[in-house]
Amino acid sequence: MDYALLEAKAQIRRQLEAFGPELNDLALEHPPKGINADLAMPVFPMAKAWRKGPPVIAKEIAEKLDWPEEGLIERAEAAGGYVNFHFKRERFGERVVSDVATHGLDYGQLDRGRDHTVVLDYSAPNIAKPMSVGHLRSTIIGEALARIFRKLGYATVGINYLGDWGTQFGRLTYAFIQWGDEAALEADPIQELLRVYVKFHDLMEEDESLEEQGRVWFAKLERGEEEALALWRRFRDLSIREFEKIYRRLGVQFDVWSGESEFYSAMSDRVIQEAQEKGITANDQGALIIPLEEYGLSAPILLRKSNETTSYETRDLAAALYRLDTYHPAKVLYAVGNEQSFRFQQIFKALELMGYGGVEWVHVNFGFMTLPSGRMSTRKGNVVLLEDVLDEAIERAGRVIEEKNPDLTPEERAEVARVVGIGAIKYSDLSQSRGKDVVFEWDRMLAFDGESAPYLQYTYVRCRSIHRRANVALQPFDGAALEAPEEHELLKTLARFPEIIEDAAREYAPHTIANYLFSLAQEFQGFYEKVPVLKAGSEAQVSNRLQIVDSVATVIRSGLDLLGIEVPERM
RNA sequence: GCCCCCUUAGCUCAGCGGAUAGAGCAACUGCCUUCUAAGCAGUGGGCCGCAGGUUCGAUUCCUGCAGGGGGCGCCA
Repeated sequence: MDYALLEAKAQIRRQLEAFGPELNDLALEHPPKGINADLAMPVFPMAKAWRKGPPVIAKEIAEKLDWPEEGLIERAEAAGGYVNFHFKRERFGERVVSDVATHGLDYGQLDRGRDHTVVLDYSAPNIAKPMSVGHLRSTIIGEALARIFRKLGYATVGINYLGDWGTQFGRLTYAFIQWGDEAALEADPIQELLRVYVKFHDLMEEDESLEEQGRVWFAKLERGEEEALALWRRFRDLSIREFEKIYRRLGVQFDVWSGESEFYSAMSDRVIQEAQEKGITANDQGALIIPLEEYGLSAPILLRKSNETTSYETRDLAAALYRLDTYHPAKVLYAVGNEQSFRFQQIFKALELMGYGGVEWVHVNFGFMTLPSGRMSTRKGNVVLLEDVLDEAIERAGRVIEEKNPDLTPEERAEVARVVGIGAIKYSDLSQSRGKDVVFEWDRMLAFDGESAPYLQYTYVRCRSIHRRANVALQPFDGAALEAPEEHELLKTLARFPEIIEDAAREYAPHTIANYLFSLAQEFQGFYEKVPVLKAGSEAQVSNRLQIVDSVATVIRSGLDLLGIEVPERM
């Protein structure tokens, strides 16, 4: 699979071989706007070895290079310390259009990951609690990364690792037995579970014995006592049913639903046993730990608490080993917030000490989401529910559609509102780099203008609209009929899509794709204003431009698909 | 005290070793009898937190400092 740009770069590299391997490390860059060139190579690093000034070196290289007639490169020239390359526009354009046309929505697919598996751990909500907007980031970033890695030929395993075990569920079980209401649990399970959990916490502030009750009931769970376990099982099942509704609306899918509860017994015993065999454990105040001070980590991993129950770290280690055994992954990614970075340092170090350092363990971290009023807390009630955000987005989108395009049928409108509303939410999160904290604001998350999903979707819709109105038979793409500079620029941008996907995967950064699509869309909108398609000067131009328009539509659609965002045909 | 993330235009953010630092929003000015104005064109707006260092070259890499956020064993 050699796409136009990869091929062009390979051709340049081949010519550079005339200078021996010395030039291999020089980068081939995309020159900034305003520079008249298609690719550029800075030669400054050669100055010392060659004992010449960069402009002289650039000139020597440019002059010695020789471009085969059948290649994609027209010529090279020196410009200061750069060698600038120019494509044979006709042939390059033909290649790009044919790349996109032959691969369709699979354009950009590469086989970088053949025979490799990536395990992705994302979303991971806690059962018995409503999902808030806070869960959006992990869910959406994880889903996007899974799609990106799949596009590069990796097998992926998306795991929803539920927070379904721990002392808190001892508390919840006890609380429900004390104050729970069956009918309410049936009607709105998460609401009812939250109610008794909040009550437990409120009372716990005055009554310290409750904390002990929580521990006692968790111990019952870990010992497998039926009364506790049956209740817990119901809580879990009911929660999953609620979560599934939201995932369906978000278009998020998992290959595996798992959870901490699967890893507290036999699997945990194995972790403890292996760690002991490796001689990396110690006893401390009745608990079994893995000391990590000598690796610069200020706290140890707690393998077994003094009351004999397991800790979440043990369960995480057990889950990690299970994933190795089951999927044999090259990488295991955890899409989890910054606030847990210390914990992942501990876990990855422990895995290394246990002899499992051969796998790439990656904490795909992201910033904290807060409300303008401060931290979210489900228990304290200052929280924005994910469900409400989805509803609001769709409703707002519906209002805009009614205003902008009243011709749509009610059914169309509802569907477009869904696609646009959900898209806007996802894009607002996926378009910025992961690391930064975000403050949730309705108007920002649900923006429909400027850099937003609706802008990209609208660009797609415009492409499709032209396509629908064209009732001419396409002729083979005719490079000789390329005329407007915008055409060439657009073709170059389209040609970058495959490498953008690789960048996104390498950095675990979906926003790379979002930003690329936005700049492609912007370029297209400029083209749309300036360059007539259906009313172009010649039949060859109409045909060419239609094919460029179709290519833009394909790349936008397939790029948005990588982000888990759908496109409407009209809006 | 130690560790992690962040600091670029009024606001929200791209750019993360290369050629004059870019968008979106907000403000102002234009553009719908040509392919959907959720659009386009234009104007104004920047000690790229501060100080050192590495480099031919630093917004980008390293060190220190300041500010914001998060975390630091029986919660996850």
